[in-house]
Amino acid sequence: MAATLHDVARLAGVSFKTVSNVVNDYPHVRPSTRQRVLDAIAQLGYQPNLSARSLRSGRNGAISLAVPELRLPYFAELADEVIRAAERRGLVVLIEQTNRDRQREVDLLTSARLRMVDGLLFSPLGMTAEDVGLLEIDLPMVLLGERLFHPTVDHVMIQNVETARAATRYLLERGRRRIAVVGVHPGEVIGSAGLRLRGYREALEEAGIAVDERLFGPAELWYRHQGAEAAQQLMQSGVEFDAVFALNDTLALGAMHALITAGRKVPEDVAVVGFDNTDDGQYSQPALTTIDPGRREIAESAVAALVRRIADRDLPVQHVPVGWSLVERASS
Amino acid sequence: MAATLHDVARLAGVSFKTVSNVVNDYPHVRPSTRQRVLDAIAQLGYQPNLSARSLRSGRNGAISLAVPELRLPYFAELADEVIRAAERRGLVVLIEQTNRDRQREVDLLTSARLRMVDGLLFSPLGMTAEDVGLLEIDLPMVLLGERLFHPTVDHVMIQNVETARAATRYLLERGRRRIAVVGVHPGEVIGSAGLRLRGYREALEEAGIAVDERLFGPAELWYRHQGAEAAQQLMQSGVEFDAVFALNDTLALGAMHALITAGRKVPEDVAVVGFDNTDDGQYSQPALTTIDPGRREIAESAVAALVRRIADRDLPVQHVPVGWSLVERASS
DNA sequence: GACACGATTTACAACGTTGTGAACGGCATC
DNA sequence: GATGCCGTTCACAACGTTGTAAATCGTGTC
Repeated sequence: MAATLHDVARLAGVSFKTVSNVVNDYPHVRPSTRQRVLDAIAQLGYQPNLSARSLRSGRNGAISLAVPELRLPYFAELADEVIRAAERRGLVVLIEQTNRDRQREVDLLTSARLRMVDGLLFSPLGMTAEDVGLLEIDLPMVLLGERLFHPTVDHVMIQNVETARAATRYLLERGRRRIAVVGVHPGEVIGSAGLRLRGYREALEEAGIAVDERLFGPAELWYRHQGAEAAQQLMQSGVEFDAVFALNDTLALGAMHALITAGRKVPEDVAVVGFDNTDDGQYSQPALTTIDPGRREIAESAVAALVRRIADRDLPVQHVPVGWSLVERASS
Repeated sequence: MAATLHDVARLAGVSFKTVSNVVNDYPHVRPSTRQRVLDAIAQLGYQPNLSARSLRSGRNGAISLAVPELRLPYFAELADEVIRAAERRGLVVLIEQTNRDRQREVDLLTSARLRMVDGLLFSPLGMTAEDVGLLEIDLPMVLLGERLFHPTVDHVMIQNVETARAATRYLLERGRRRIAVVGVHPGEVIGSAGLRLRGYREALEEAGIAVDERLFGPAELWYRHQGAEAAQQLMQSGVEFDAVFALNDTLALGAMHALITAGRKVPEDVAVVGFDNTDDGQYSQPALTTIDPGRREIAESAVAALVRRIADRDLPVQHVPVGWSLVERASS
């Protein structure tokens, strides 16, 4: 069906290897020969067979991005940026969804599908500290987030603790004293939830305010729905609060919706701060104050780190920190 | 590095072809031999080389999904569903972003990267009627949306006209008479914008109401920001309106934000209806009435149609309609 | 015990590419 | 005119798999 090097060679009257040399910009090709080959390529619409090239070269020109779910705006925007960063380097991105499921994450790491790509960007959510050993796979990999630590695996680190501390401190500085937290995962310590909660605790301690666990709104999943539910339960519980720190924007928007529906004024009665700076917080009603974790930089750094790792497997471990900022809007 | 059929064969004491037969569940393998081979596979952690398999078989086990931008919630959720539908069929999804750019869409169709996949799901936005001929590519392809018609290309069709007519009729039935439209692309006829606007016109005509073009809020891009701007301009223009039909949810949320910020009550003063039923409309303040175009069904049908086309290139053209519904919420 | 006939296993040739090294050609040098 | 050199071209052998067809094995039949 499709033309091969041999077809082009026949048409141009050269050996197929010369065509290969032209395609790969091998220097020692006579200009006239090169032109004849290029003409033949154009005439036949030749395009190299990537499977054959991969087989021969061991490179695929593709990387995988494994995220919990694309429908969560944070990951959609992250994927968007990763695809752009990869494209700048001539790489194509294949997306895997793990649905926050530990088993799916574990299976992914040994999946035969990974043999289709040169490297993996992995944003784990479900794996636990005990699974850390499973991260020692043969494929170049860069972890995204602060979820799992492994001494020998590359990592682009979101500053979960530091940023959460800043968000909490910001609310304290504006006079809020009863700050509820939405999205808590009880007992969890090393995940985004655990780390952000730690930042919250640290800020309160700094300010000499005792942590009141009645202000914790647990939410296993971080969708709008769970945010709304958590806020409702906080209100029903009768505990007083003048601010909500939601552990991501999606939760924040759900919580804000529930608060306003229940007649609380945002930010007058309750200030709301989110985390992620996704697009949807910018035009919510009111617009959402949030932490910008530097998503574009995360994507760019992660792809860059992965490309380095693919090029040199013996590189020292890369732990890349990422800049962040607090985005102040109307909800606080 | 990685084990091959030959390595396994050596360990199991059989020819490499027998190993291949075991891997491919070829029936005539003695149970004892099979077991010996399976043990060797397990011991070496053998996984087939997918490039070699592709080269030999001509199949890649991957499809591409080309969308304008993943950061638009509609496409993120679509991609999510497509990945799930593909996974059910053992296919992996590679995502291309065209950024709504005509040139990028055109380039994509002849891109060498497409040789990495068995088929393409393509949601074109920038291509014009003149580019339609470019859709005749050698690769199995299914178009998503109602944007481009081509007599010989498979198509999963969103019912743009019909649904927009229903949305408008719904507003008319609730007594609204001055319905603004946000997201209009002036002069455009065959795109989502043009078709949805046509549905709007038809509903007004049915009701015997003249179309007032002062109620059109143009917006080339369909982000929240443009929705907000369009609403602001409508308000500044002084034209009266008691409803907004936004051509997608993202625009609707932006418009709603602008309306509320300007002191208009939604839905009392202005009813707002969107299009797409993305997750973010569900917990906006107020929650957004919208058209559900059947995204999950679109994804499922599209992948199914693509798989059929890959299996049989001589199949008659597939034009698959998709069911839809109107989701009533607090904004109207 | 030879023969036939499945069941099982194997050898070999692709698939289309790139890397290696050898062959070829022309030109300058002596 | 032979020698050497460099620029150019080519032959061949991988890469790891699957399809085809042939070889081998085992069992039942006469």
